[in-house]
Amino acid sequence: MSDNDKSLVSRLRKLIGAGHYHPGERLGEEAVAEQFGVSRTPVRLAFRTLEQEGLLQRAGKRGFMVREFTQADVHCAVEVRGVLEGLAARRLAERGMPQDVVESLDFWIQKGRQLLHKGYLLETDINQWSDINSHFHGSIVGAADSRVVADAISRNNHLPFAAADSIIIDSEDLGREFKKLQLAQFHHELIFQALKSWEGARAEMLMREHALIGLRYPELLADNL
Amino acid sequence: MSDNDKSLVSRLRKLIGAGHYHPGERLGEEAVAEQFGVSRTPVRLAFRTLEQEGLLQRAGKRGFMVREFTQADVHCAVEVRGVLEGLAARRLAERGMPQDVVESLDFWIQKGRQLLHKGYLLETDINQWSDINSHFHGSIVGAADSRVVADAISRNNHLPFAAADSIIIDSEDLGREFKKLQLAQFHHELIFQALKSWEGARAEMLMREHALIGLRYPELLADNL
DNA sequence: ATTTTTGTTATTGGATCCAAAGTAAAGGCT
DNA sequence: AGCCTTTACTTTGGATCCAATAACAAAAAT
Repeated sequence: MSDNDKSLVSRLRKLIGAGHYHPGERLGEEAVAEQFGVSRTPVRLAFRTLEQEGLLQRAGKRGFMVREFTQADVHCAVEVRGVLEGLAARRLAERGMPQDVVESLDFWIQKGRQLLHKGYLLETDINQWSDINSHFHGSIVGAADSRVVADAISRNNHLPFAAADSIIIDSEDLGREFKKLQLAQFHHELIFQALKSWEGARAEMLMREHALIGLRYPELLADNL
Repeated sequence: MSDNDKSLVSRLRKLIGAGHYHPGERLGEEAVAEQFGVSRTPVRLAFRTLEQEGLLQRAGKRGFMVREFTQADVHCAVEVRGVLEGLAARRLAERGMPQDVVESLDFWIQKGRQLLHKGYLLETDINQWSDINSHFHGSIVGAADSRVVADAISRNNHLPFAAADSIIIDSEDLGREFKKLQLAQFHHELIFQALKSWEGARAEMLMREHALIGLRYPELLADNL
């Protein structure tokens, strides 16, 4: 139960994301198979999946290597998420929100308010926020009613640091993190408002801006807010 | 050489896209293996890839089934391409086009002009346009200088009818098709103009609108242009 | 007659084996 | 000594085999 019940792909995903393998490092099937105590077959299958997800890339004719991710790549992945979730939000606004979606979004916004109400942040709050956040985003994407869009987003989320709930947590400066989450919460409420009012373009733009919160805001938040 | 040199994935992709397998139909590894005259191993590998591409989906615990594509799915795939290529165009405009990209785009625009100059369309022109079109789009995406964005686009292009060069060709009405390509050519020139002038937002919007050309325009073009 | 249980079959997942292709290394030739 | 060739080894791709499991069918019991 310790680790073997998780699928090979997700285990490898985690290791690659955590930088356990050096970028550019060549991954041999045999080596990985031995490392995980399985045969080559499941490893070969997993490699194909990871390749499609963009975490591995072919190293000539000689198997796969770990894909290297620059800061620019992370930035792009976040921006891709922005335009895709923006598309989802616009679709939802234009077609109107079903009542249950309204209630669901409202619920997670209330949750967010409660979490931030006390005016500061504890380390234990991080996971809760992550949960709230991914439910909020998930509700919107799910309600956009398009598997194609949802799939595109979820594929993009496999890239390290691209997922909406992978907010960089700087435990050293919980004060700044609090400001960041406060702003994110505010974004959520604005987006909710736009969605309710059928304001497709506004919802889309807010969503796109919201995605950047983990990237460009740190410096600004330090002093301005 | 006839068919065996192409990879299994692309052959299956083509068959699925062509509707050779019924949507929802369960694909057995054994059956496909026999059909292509190979063993189960390469089929299993291919299925994982096709699953990531969104052409297959898991059928419970029992292998894979052919993903069903509704008209709405096609629409969404085109719209996803729109926002992604729009992002690419904006990036390119904001960072400025290198000289060789300017020349390349200019070249393919000239090619397009030449093709449409004679004022009507022949069946043999379709492939040429497809070539010109994919070079134009490819140049922009390539010049956007982001593997993450490029990968997201190319993954989306694996979906049937989502790729930029998969314009629906209605050989019955080459007159209307001519109008469509004429408009597409005009779009290309506008986009080029916007890119040259560093107009990021405009380039993005034009690109998004351009993507829809295969979807919503047929009816309008019949009478208005 | 319907439902549950049990046995059979079909199908996937994992391991191993063999062949093909590529890489590295060693040796020979100029 | 340097370069080319040949050889040995590493590594992937494909085929086959075995085990685990899920679907299917048949039979028995309520």
